[in-house]
Amino acid sequence: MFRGASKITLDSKGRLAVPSRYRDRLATRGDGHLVATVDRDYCLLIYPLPDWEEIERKLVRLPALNKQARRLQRLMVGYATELEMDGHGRILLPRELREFAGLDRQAMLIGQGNKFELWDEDRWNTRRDEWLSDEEADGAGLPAELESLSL
Amino acid sequence: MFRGASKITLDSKGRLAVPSRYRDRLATRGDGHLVATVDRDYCLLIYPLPDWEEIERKLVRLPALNKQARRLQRLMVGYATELEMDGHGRILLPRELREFAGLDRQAMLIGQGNKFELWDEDRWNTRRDEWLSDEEADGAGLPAELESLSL
DNA sequence: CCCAAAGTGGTAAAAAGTGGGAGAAAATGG
DNA sequence: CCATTTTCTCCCACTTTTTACCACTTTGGG
Repeated sequence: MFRGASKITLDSKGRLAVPSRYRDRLATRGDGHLVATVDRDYCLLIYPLPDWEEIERKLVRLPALNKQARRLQRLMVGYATELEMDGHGRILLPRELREFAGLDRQAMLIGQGNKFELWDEDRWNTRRDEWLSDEEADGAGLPAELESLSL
Repeated sequence: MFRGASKITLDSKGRLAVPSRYRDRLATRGDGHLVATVDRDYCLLIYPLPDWEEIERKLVRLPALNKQARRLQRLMVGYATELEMDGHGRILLPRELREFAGLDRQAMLIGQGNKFELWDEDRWNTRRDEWLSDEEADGAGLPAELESLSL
């Protein structure tokens, strides 16, 4: 399980240093090979290669005539790029992906179980505060699983 | 059960000395391994590792297409960071979590059963007084569980 | 009043993060 | 097709942060 939020800076070449606490895991699972692709919230998703491959298999098996399915395939498979950590545990993010997610220098890397999300820092903070203020306003309309969730 | 409120000071490195009355329990339950994450009231939640893992399991099982559920996952798993007590019973809070909760020096550690809450002291005092003055105004409109609660 | 335990702050070594440069490969234009 | 320029990749060097350890101060109990 990947967890935790890290503030990250991309250098002028678009390289990102993976926090060291994740490196061992990534070196084991997929030999340091990662795949980055896009998310509908305009952030990037980063998977260890084996986990991505499984997701990709599911994606291409989706019904080809369904419009939603085709969009998902186009975007996720279309942007998926294989990346490899260099000797210092860094990965080079292609320009296309950086531009998609609005990444320039300050970013947030968010552990999300089997994957990471990578956000432009300002966008992350803005969205996060929206989510937090929203949840209060809502209250009602939650699925049963959430109503009964005890933290 | 963790109970009680403690005024705590964070040192310049962001370290927090866990009050000694909790240490034995924490050393037993999870071998001194803790997990801190965020709460929607802009404080931190601190769990013994085993208790957090149970919550995490519940979180990842929530319906992936529900917007509320995804937000909860993003925030709670996304910020969850494993921490370990040092030889003096201190834990180092990552910068990202301190910034989220507005923690600099004076903080309040609040026992809450299976977990702790950690608040910036000023924010805690403000919110506490809001709750106290609010609850008087309310009175009516309580769910059944609260109506029948005898203290 | 003294001792022990807890709290607090600091230091130095190690690790991680960051930036840049030289050579190789690729792209561009004549 | 060749020459020139640009981009990419790998590697090295420097800076900052982290971490483990130590020392002093304060508090509370006997």
